[in-house]
Amino acid sequence: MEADTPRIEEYLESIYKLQQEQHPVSTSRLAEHLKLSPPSVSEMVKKLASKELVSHTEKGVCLTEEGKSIAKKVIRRHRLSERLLTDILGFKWDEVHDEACRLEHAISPEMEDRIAESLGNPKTCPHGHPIPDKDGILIKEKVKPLSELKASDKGIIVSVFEEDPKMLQYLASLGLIPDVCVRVEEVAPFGGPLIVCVSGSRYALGREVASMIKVK
Amino acid sequence: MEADTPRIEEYLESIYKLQQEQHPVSTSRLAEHLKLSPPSVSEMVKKLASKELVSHTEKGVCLTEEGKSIAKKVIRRHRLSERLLTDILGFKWDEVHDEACRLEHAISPEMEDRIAESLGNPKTCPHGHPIPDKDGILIKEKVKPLSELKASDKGIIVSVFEEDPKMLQYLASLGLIPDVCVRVEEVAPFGGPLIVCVSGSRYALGREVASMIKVK
DNA sequence: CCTAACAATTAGGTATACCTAATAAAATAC
DNA sequence: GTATTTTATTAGGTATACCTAATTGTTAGG
Ligand SMILES: [Mn+2]
Ligand SMILES: [Mn+2]
Ligand SMILES: [Mn+2]
Ligand SMILES: [Mn+2]
Repeated sequence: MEADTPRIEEYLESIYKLQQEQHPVSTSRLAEHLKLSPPSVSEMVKKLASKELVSHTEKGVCLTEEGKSIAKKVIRRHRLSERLLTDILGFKWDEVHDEACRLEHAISPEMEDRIAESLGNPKTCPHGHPIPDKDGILIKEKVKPLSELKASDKGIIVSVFEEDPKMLQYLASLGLIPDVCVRVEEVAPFGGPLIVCVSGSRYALGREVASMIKVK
Repeated sequence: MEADTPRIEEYLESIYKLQQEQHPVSTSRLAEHLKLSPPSVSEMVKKLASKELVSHTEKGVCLTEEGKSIAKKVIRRHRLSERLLTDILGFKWDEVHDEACRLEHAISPEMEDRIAESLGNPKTCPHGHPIPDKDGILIKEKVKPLSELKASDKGIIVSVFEEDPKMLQYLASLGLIPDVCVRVEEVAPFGGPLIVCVSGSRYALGREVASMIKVK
């Protein structure tokens, strides 16, 4: 149980996130997400495996219990940092990702506690993702992508699975943020756009975009 | 003008602080302060000199204008972080140094601005040291060590030049914090202790301790 | 003036985390 | 079922920032 470096934390965090879309995570996907070359990732994954933080099979990389536990701690710090940035320092939701990605490796368990306390133990980050508690327990709401709704279905936005600032800015400009109610007016066929109604306005959304928005 | 690493920032910050007590800073003092071996520091100083961030003479190391400017930026981020920790997150002044020492390398110029703004552009850190402004201008009050006061002299504590948590806790327990008025009752001869009066109570302070407390 | 102590550097080496180029293995296409 | 593309790994190398041991230089005593 040697000390984890910021880089190890970053890899585990990425693996955790990616395994939500692809279970054993592939080296190439991980490399792409971390913006590193595949050989670099290959090598680091070997190291993570030797530390028993991941298991490495032909299919890809999976977190071990210990790896998952560290990943959740990092994610807790990331999401609490995001909340600090938006709720206390007045950042917009599209400005916080990179900042939080650095802060998450710099804040101590004490600071983590203080942030949580000062914010009244928030349950989610500004993008609607759950903040794991101290014991790594995290409440995942049952959600589906907005893109799966049919015409005249309604849903409440839970979270937005996206970190690109431009996209987040765009979504915010349409009012597509957590806790907002959306109604699907029309679904164009052949993978075409959705026409959605949000707080009185009507917008056309591409399928790709709609699939990032999770509703309940 | 290549990117500065956190380590370079840390060296420049240390050199800046140390040159307040010893003008050209010696390698050994710097090594001691950074808790590194002298050869490591020797080598890094060479690199700093090659980047023209310091000038390296026989007498020791001095910051160049550029080195000083970077150092002040780091110190601004350090002190703003300390204020964030105490004023917003409820830390005590003895708990903030190490935390701020990590945060200072993780916060962006935007976050720096937001912290300053959210706190109403504070002029000093919790220990009373001035926070340089965006342009590196910093208001140094004219102070002298408490240890130089004579019997019956009075002073207002401006700052405490100390980062050891134990010592800071001790000083806070006596009420020896910035903006407090202290009166020297007695100065024991032969480098002996000072008897000081703070908000109605009387304490004996060693010379060493008293010299860390700066008054006006 | 010489020498012990201290300060600084050189020499040689390690760990971490990246890279490109080349190769091997697997999946997909035709 | 072979050819092409994609994926993963090996091989070899770099930069950063640290270390210990040995050496050199400087200062201050005696
Ligand atoms: Mn991250
Ligand atoms: Mn988030
Ligand atoms: Mn620092
Ligand atoms: Mn301070």
